[in-house]
Amino acid sequence: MISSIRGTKDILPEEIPVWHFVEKKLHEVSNLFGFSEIRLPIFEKTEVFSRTIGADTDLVNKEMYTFFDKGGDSITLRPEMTASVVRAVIQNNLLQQSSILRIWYLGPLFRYERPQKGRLRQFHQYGAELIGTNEPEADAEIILLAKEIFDKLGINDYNIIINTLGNTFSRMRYKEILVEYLRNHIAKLSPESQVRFGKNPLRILDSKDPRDLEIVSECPRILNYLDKPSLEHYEKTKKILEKNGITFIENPFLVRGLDYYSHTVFEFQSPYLGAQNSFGGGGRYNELFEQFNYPKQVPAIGFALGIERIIIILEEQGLKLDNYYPTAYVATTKPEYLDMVVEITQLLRKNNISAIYELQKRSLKAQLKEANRQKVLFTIIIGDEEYQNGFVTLKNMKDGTQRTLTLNDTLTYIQNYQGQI
RNA sequence: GCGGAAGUAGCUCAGCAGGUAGAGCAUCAGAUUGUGGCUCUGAGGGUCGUGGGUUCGAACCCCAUCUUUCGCCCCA
Repeated sequence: MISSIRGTKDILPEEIPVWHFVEKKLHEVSNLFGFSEIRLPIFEKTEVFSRTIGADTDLVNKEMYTFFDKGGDSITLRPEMTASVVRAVIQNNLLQQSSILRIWYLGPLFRYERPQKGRLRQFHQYGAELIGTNEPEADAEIILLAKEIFDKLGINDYNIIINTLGNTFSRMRYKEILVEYLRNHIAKLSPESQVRFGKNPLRILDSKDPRDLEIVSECPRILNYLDKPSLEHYEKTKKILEKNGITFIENPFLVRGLDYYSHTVFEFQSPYLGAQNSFGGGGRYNELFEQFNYPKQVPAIGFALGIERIIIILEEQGLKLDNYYPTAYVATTKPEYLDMVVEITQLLRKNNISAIYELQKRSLKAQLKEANRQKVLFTIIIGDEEYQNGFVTLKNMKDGTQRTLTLNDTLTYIQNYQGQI
């Protein structure tokens, strides 16, 4: 048997209703907030990601699906979308048409990681980007958008964790102070953090290792080293969030794994997900455009949600959705009447009544069983009498009642019935 | 990439201390020859993840490998 690739998943017909449910809410809320969809290629030149996400991040170092195409170019299956969005915005001159862009996307991403529940090698993210403004209102807007999505989906049990990384200047200064502090404790840090110390010391802050936790709990806090604009930005953002009824938890140790973040960063965490407790997150990326050699500074902020993780949460919460069922099943006592069955089925469909019919020449009993399994509202039966006299037997599958009707009356009857539901 | 657990019919699982597989649900068929959902009866369906090894003999023991899962890591 040929099986699927490790870490990939077939989304089967029975799972589609919940996907459609989620996608529908994402569309609705995106529209509500005035965001427009963008659809981008699934692969990009490798440098789109290697230059932006950060050379010392795990994502770039070990998790990218990178290969050379037949022309010898290095190609990477996108491991995230923000870099692609920025690339597309620049390439298509979108900022010439309007200085503020509200963009959302939904699609598959690829990361070579060890699969686990809620962690796949091909997975899906929804994301929204608000590009062209550094106002704290934009930071709040993005979080309000996320919250609206959770409300519409019925997800209530989660935490919003926020922090600020300040602007580049503040962050650099803080990093020096942090390194100085950690240097005195380096021997007591976990081996992983000792490596991080040389590469990306900020990431030691959100380590879960107990050895690190002890040292980190005593370390200098970034809030004390922010310059005035950075601090004001953060305070203003929080104030707007509070005014709009967002409850959040400040965590000075929240550092996200992509290097392009600055100022506000945030994460959405759920108790339903185990070790992969984050189902969404984002932050400001005011310097990302410059990494693409864009001549101007373009402040921007965005976030992304893991669709599979959202679906896990919804299922843990007990969400049950009905599948799509046809309205009518056309059955016959004799295979000879199949031509009429097909005609009637088509007539129903032309009149907007979804319908299927028997394709296996089974007994009427089997056909009714099948109709029952398909959860149709009505079964239309064509037997000798019906075939000869040009009417049909219409059986209501809920109460079992039957009536003999002409085809036209059948149509109006079903349509009226549907109208009442 | 590291450590732990698991992998038996479509699904959920049982299989006692090694002797070549079972249940429930599902599927299909029948219970007065044109009628479902309840009940009853019966049937089909598994090279016990894969490949080696130990043994007279392995689903059960050993090794490898693949996949899933839990934690680390990472992140959505």
